[in-house]
Amino acid sequence: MPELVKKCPECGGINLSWNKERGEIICKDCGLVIEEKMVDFTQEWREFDSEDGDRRRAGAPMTYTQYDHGLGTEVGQKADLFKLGGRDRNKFFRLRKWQYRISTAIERNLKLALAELKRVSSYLKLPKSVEEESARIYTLAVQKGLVRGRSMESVVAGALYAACRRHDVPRTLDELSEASGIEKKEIGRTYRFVTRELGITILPSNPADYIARFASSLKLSAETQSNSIEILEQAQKAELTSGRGPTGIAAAALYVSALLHGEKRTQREVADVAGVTEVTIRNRYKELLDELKLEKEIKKKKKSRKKR
DNA sequence: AAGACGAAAGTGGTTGA
DNA sequence: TCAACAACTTTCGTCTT
Repeated sequence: MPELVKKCPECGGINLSWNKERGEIICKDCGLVIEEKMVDFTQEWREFDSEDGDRRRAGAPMTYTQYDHGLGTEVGQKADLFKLGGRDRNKFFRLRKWQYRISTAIERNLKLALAELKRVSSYLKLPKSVEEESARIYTLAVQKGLVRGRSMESVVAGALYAACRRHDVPRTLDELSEASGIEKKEIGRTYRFVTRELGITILPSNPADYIARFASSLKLSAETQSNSIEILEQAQKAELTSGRGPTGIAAAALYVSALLHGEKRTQREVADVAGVTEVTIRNRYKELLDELKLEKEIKKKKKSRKKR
């Protein structure tokens, strides 16, 4: 856990858990997501003399988020230019022209696309691991010529969406759409196309992955949050989840759980953060009550409130 | 007055002939 | 390629708090 955060700014609790993969720090006391975009400070090696050999790395790490994997040399960066004058400057311009010419179309495409990718990724506060993954996916897509006939931006969005899904750090199509300015259905289309062509397998996204984020923006307690995950598990056993949109189920579980813990949120509020309508929540909610026999508990809750 | 609930019609995507 | 279909949305009226 990085040093930066030691206490929860919301409740002051020090019981924080760090999910490295998602780059999130979550307060176990109040459920607040404190930091969503963390740099991974861990080292790549553990032992200097392990059997795996020497894992110390030299130079910058390989990265897919630079169009040339961070290994190339840029000729003619602005800072360098100012140091030079006269002939040397001309020389630099010539070299730069050269460099430009030897860039293949693919490289130029990648450079643009990865800039866009970083923009969207930081807008959505996605962790580095997802950014890397999506850059990898995009690179593969370009190499396979899958961008032809599609806008670069939409493929970027599709790659990001796929990477999110693979890392269990789901963002909805709506969020991707808002961040990238690409229509939802377009992202979905390219997402499906790219994953199919590249043979990327994606597990259906798990509603539980949405809980932490939704609960956090609704300011629900940690108990409510973990209870809603239990509800979710029961729902899965009752086969209520297959074929339904995961966000709707997550939202309904959260809604029920909030009711049971006396932290009532309106259907409207829950629906908004989950990106579904109240009707969907109602439908899922009804199913949950039917299948999980929670009616009594809800009624109990109502009675106890009447007494007061 | 606001929220919860339900019915009915509409939308976009999937599937199977 | 088209039609049937399921999930979800939109809209609206009614009931509850």
